Amino acid sequence: MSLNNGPTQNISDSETNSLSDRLRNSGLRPTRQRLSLAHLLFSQGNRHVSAEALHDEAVVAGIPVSLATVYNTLHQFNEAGLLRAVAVESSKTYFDTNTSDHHHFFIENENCIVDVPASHITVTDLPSAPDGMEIARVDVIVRLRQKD
Amino acid sequence: MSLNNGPTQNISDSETNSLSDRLRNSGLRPTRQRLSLAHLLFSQGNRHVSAEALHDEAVVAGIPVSLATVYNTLHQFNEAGLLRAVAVESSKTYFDTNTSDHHHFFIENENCIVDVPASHITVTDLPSAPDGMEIARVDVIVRLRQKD
DNA sequence: ATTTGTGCAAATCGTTTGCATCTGA
DNA sequence: TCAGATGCAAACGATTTGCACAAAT
Repeated sequence: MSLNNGPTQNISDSETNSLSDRLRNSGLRPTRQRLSLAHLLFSQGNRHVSAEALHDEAVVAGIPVSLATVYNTLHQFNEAGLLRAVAVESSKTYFDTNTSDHHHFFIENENCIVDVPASHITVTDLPSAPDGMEIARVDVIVRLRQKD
Repeated sequence: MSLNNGPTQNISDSETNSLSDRLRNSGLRPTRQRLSLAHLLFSQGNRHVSAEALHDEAVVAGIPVSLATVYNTLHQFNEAGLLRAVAVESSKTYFDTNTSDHHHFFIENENCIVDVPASHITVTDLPSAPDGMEIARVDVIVRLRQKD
C-alpha cells in the first residue's frame, strides 16, 4: 500500500516511482495530486479528457483535488509535453494522452474525440509558411455525424 | 438612399435587394440588422470575424445592433450555410465568410485565421467512417508560430 | 394581426486568479 | 526552511437566455 491517504485506486510503488520520475524530469514536483491525476491519465491507454471529466473521475476515485488544481495540472502536463491539448469546438478544451503525431475524429453530437487509426491520413501540398513564420503543427479533424 | 435610418455605410438598393433575397432563401426575414450585418460580412471579400469584432464594427458604422443579436445572426447565418464556424482553440469562435471547401492557417500568437491559398493541401488515406456515421467535413488547421 | 426578431440585463459555462494555507525537497 | 503547490471562492470572458417591446409579413 502506498502512503496516499484517500484514493481507493491501487497504485503500486513501482508505478508511483516511474510516474514520479516522469514528473521530476519535466520539472514538476511529484505531489499527491499530480501523481494521482497522472495515474488516472496514463494507466488506461490513450484518453481524451476535459478538465471537468477528470475532476469528476478523481472525486469518484476518492482523490481529494480541486477543479482549479486539475486545470493547473492539465496545463502543466500539456506544456511539459506529457499531454496534448486538442481544439475541436471552442467551448471546451480536451487533453489527449497520446502525444505522438496523429489526427482525430470528432463525433459531432456526442462531443467525443477518437484517434484516427495510426498511419492513416496523409497531408500533402502543404503551402510554405509566410516569411518569418514556421509551421508548429498540422491538425486534421475529421468531423463525423450520424448517418440519415 | 435606402430606408435605413442610422447607418453611415452605403448600401445600394440593388445590393439590399440581393441580400434580402439571400436571407429570404435561407428562411430568414431580411430585417435591418441582418441586412446591415450581411453587408459588413459579405461586401469585403473573405473574412474571419468574431462576434465581438463584428459588433464593434457595426457600432462604428452607426448600425444600432446589440451583441446578442450579432450572436443570433452569426449562428443563423452559419446554420443557413452563409457562413462557416471555424474552431481553433482560442476560446473564441470565428466565422468564415468563405463557405467553400478550404483550410486554414492559424497564427498562434496573434489569434488570427487566414485561408490557405486555394488548391493547396490534399488529404489522402482518409479512414472510412465507423458504422452508421458519415464524414461531415475534414478540417485542416496549419498552426504557425513566429520563427525563433 | 400574427409571427418573428430585437434589446437589455441577468444568467450560465468553462476557465483563471488572488490569496491564505499546506507540503515536499 | 521555504519555494512551490493547493484549495477555495470570487473574478472573468465568451456566449446564452428570458422577457417586454418593436418590426416584418
